[in-house]
Amino acid sequence: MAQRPTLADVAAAAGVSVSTASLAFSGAGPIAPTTRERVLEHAGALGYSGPNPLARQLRRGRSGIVGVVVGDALRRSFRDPASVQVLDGITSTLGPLGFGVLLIPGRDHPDEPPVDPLVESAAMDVAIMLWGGALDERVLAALQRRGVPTVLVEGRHSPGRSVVGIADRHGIAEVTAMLLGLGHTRIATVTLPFSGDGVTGLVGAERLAALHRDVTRRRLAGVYDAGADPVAIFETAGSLVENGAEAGRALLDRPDRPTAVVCQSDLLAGGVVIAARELGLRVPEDVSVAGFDGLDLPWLSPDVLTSVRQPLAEKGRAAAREAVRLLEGEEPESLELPVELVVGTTTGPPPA
Amino acid sequence: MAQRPTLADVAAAAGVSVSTASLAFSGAGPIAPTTRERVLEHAGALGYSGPNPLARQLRRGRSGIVGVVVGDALRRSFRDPASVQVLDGITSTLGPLGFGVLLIPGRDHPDEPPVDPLVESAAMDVAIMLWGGALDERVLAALQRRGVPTVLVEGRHSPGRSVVGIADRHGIAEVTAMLLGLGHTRIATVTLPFSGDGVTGLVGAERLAALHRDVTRRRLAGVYDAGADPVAIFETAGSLVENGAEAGRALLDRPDRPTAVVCQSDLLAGGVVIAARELGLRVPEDVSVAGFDGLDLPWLSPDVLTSVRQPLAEKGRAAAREAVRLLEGEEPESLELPVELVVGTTTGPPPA
DNA sequence: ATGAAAGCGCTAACAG
DNA sequence: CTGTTAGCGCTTTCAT
Repeated sequence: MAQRPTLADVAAAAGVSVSTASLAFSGAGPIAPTTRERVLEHAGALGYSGPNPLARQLRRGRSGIVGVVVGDALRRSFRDPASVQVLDGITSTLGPLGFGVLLIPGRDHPDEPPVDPLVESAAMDVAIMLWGGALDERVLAALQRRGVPTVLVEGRHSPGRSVVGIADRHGIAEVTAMLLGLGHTRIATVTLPFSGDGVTGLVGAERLAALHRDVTRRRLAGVYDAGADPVAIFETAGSLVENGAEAGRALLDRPDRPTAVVCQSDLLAGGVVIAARELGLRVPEDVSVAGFDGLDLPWLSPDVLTSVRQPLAEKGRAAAREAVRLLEGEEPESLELPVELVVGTTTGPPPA
Repeated sequence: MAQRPTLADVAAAAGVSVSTASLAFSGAGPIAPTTRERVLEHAGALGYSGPNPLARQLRRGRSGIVGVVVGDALRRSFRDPASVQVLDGITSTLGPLGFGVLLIPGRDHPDEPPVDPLVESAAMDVAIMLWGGALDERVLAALQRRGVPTVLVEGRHSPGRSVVGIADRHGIAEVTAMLLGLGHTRIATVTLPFSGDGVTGLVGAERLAALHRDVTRRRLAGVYDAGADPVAIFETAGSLVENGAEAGRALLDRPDRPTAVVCQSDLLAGGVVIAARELGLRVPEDVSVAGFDGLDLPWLSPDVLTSVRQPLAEKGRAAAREAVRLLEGEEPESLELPVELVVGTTTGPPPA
C-alpha cells in the first residue's frame, strides 16, 4: 500500500462493503458488534487511523470549525488576560461539542489589508468576532457574503445580528457613583482607544467627535450617567499596563491632579496605580483608582484593585453557545450579561 | 437558487465549462481575460463567493490547516506572555503563507482524557506542539499514527523528530555563574513543574527522581553546570506570578534565607520579587532575583528584571518554517536558538 | 484557450 | 443488519 489506506481498503480487507465499514467508525447506524470488531481489527492491521476528515467534511457539508476573529494582532489581544479568558470560554464550550477553533488574526496595522485571507476562504461553519469594532464591519461583510453566520462579542447591535455584550455602561456608572458618594469631585477617566489610529493623550472636544469604538463610547458614557463631569479624559492606544502607566503619569504628575481615576480596563488601572507609586502617591489616600474587568492581578499585591467584574469566560461560553445555535439554523439572538462592582483597596475617600 | 450556488451554476450562467470557471478563480492555468471577467461577473450576480473550501481541500488533499497543540489548558498557557509570543510568531509566519492555525487544547486535569478529540480527527496538514512534555507523548503518537508530521517546540529530542529548542541550560548556567561571581553562596532556585501532577513545594531527593519535564530538568541542570549547589529547590505548579510569589514567601521568610534566587521563568521571578517586597526585603540589596525569558514586565517598575532572554517570537517562526518544510516532504531538522543574559536592577552583590 | 471526464474519500438514502 | 448507488463541489489531467 503505497498510499495511505482508505475506507475502501479496510472494507475490502474485512470483506464488507464500504458503507458497513463507515458505520463501524461512525456508529451512526445499526451494525453487528462482530462485524464492527472485524472492521476495526483490519483497520488496525492496515494502519488506517480513521476516516479522512476532509472527505467526511465535504460529504457532511460541515467542517466542524468555528473561526474566531481576534480583533487585533494576536500579540496584542493575548497580552490582555481579558481576551484570553473569553477565548478560553469559547474553546471550553466548543471543544466538548466537537468543534475546533480556527484563529483568525484581525488587522495589525492600519495600512495592512483589513481582511485576512482566512476570512475569505477558510473552511468554517460559523464565526465569532471578538471586539467587533468599526473596522471589523468589512470582515463581517465578507463573512456574510460567504454565508457564514457570525456572533459578535461586544460589538455594535443591529437587527438580525447576534451580539453578546455586557452591562458595561451601567457598571462604570456604578463605580463612578460610588466615588462620588465617597466625596470625590475631581474625577478623571482613562479610556480604551477611540479608533484604530494609535492616538494617545488628553482628549479635547474635537477628538471626542472621533470616538468610533463602541466599547469606549459606552464606558465613557457611564461616567456621565453617574452625574460626574470628568476633569480629564485620557485616551490610550491599547489596554495594556504600559498604556495605563503613561496615562497615570500624565494625569497625576501635577498639582491639580484628580483625586480619583476611573479606568476602562484593569490593566489600565494597574498601570495608573504603578504610576502613582512611582510618583510617591499613596493609593487610595492620595488618589483612588478603579478599573474594569475584575481580573486577578497578583502583581499589584498587596493592593487589590477596585473594579467592575464582568463574566469573561461566561461571555465566551455564551458566544460559543450562540454560534452553535446559529449553526443549527436558529434565529440570531442577542444577550447582555450583568457586571458587578467589586470594591478592593484602591479606592477610598478623597484627601482632606 | 434554493441552495448556495456552486461553480457549476456559475459556469452554466457564464456559458463556460466548470473547468474553465475553476481557472477563473484559481488562476492556475491559461484563460482568456475576457472569459475570466465574464465568469467573475456572473459569479457576483449569483452571489457566489468563491470555491467551496471543503471541496477544494478534499480534491487537493490539503486542508491548509496547521494544528497547534498548546501544552496546557488555554487559560493557563495564554496567561503566560511567553507562550503567547511563540504563538504569535507561529501565526505571523503561517498567515502570509496561506495557512490557518487550529488551536488544540492540551489536557487540563490529570484525570481528563489526555488526547483531545481534535488530535484524532481534525483536518490538519501538519502540527506544532508547544511545550512537548512527557505527557504529550500520547498526543505525538496519535499524530504519528494519523501521519501528521509534527514539530515540537521545547520538546524531547529523538531521531527523526523536528524539535525547535533554545540554549536554556546554557543560559541558566550563565546567569548562575554571574551570581556566583558577585559573591553569592546561598543560591536557591525556583523551578517549573516537574510533571503534570500539580505538586508544589521544596524539593527533596525523592521528588527529584520524579522530574519528568525536560524543560525543567534542563534548566535545573544549568544551575549545577555553573558550579552552584543550590541551598533550596522550590517546585511550582505553573509559570504564573502567583506561583512565584508562593515560592518567594516560602524561601525568603526565614532567617537563613538565600541571597539569590534563580527562577526558571520571568513570571516566577516577578512573583518572587513581589514576595520579597511584601516581606520588606530590598531587591537586590537583601536578595537578588533572576528570571528566564526576557519578558517586558512593566508592572515590576521601577525594577527591571535580570533575565535570560530567549527569542520567543523567533522560536514560533522557526517552528512554523519547520512545519512548512515537513509539509513539503523535507526531512525533519532540529534547531537550537541562542539565549542572552540581560542584566537588570534585580541582581547585585550579596548583603555583607 | 477551452471542454470532457475522472475522481479525492467518504456518508446517507434506500433496497434487500 | 448489510450492500448498492449516488453524489458532496471541486481540481486536474488530457484532449481538442
